[in-house]
Amino acid sequence: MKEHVPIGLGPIASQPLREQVYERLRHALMSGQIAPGRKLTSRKLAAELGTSDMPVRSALMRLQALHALEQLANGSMTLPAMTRDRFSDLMTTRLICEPAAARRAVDGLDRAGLVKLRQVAFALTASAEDQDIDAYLLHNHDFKFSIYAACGSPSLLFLIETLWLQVGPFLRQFSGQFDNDLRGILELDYHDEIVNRLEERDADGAAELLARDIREGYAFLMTHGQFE
Amino acid sequence: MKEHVPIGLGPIASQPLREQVYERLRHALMSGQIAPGRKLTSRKLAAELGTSDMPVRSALMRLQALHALEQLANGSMTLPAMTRDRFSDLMTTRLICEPAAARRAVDGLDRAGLVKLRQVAFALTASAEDQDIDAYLLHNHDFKFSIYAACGSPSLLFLIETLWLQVGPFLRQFSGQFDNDLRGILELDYHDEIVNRLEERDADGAAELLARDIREGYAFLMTHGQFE
DNA sequence: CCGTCAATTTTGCGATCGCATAAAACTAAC
DNA sequence: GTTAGTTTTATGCGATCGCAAAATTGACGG
Repeated sequence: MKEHVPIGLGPIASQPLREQVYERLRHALMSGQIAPGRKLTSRKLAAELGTSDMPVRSALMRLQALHALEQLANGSMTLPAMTRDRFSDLMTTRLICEPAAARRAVDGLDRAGLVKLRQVAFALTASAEDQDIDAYLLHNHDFKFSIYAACGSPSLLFLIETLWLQVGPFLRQFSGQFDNDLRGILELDYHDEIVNRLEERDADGAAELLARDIREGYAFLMTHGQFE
Repeated sequence: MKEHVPIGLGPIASQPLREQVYERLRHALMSGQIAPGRKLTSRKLAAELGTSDMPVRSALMRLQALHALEQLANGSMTLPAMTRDRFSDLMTTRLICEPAAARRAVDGLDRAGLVKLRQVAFALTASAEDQDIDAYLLHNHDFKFSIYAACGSPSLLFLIETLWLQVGPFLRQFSGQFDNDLRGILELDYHDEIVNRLEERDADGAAELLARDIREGYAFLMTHGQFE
């Protein structure tokens, strides 16, 4: 039995449980399935997921380390409410990091990356026209991170991810409040223009347009969104 | 026994164990007590700290979530080696975040804050003259974060903290390699000048000087530091 | 002295237990 | 019906157990 001819199958992923739980929770957060202020108790979640509470504790603590969750005085985890101040602060920090990433992405995007960006930008506009908020948010995330991933800086990418982890959970509920009116968003759709700048390797132009995209989205939510 | 007249004592802190372990580990990391590539096993650490391995696991996972530690294929945690590429990347990201924080700190620093900054800057110079690396690193951290804490942006401050958590563990060993020669550092001591700019509320000047401080420290370590 | 294979120990990971406290539900008195 | 007090349940937290996989050690042969 010494000789074993490999068939060529890759190993089955089989991530540790706490990793799966983390991904599930992260997805639930980012897609707005968790109401702000809701208490997340490890035992309840564990029962829901069919595991013991240990992997859940791990996942919750990890999200807390990234400031996506907050710990109450008694140790329970909760999704902290989004105040105007906090939202404003996060947006300001986004304006520091994300345009900088876009600026550096002009050197990291190849032809294929630009093609994919165009496709996502198209899907993005289509989602807005279809009033499909979920698809819009998904494509928006995909669009931006396709750029950021090309900036060649793992550390900067990580920082941006933590910022999105804090803002993401609220976008969905914000959107749900102004009656699915995504038409206003179409007027400030810079995505195609951003791809143009990236293609021309106009770093400053791309960064400036991305900053405008963030700023106007921010202003839009500050006026139309309902905070608590 | 209905009436209980409070004596006015605050509650005893008594943080949860995993918090204490986290702080101990974080301090050990930031003060360079952990060699890069060293495997950190929860059971060994637990035995060292006199706890079970559960709080240690929590602390390790938390540090990993912040990219201060890395997980090997088998799940063990390790302090990842610092390569030139990674160091360069982290410094570039620092140059994005920290000058921006300094720029915003001019509005957040009051008279007392400036006085404290002057004192720390003085202690910083003195540490360099005394060739006291540990004191130098400590005061350097204190100096910078006194500024950043005044920037009024919790999210930006958090991002900078995660960056330092990744760079910090290596500064000590870098410093130990060029035979305690801190005199070279004295020639690029902008700290007093930075306080001047902050006092004059010259945001751009403060940001530029801080950027120079980071850049030159970076260049210094890239030439004199020994990477692996 | 070095490489190989087996035996042993270590280690990550998840489950379960126990304790103390916090939250909730219930009861009783007015 | 409301509130104060009591009981019950839920929950965070740490310890311990068990298992499987990995790492280490040790013996043995070249």
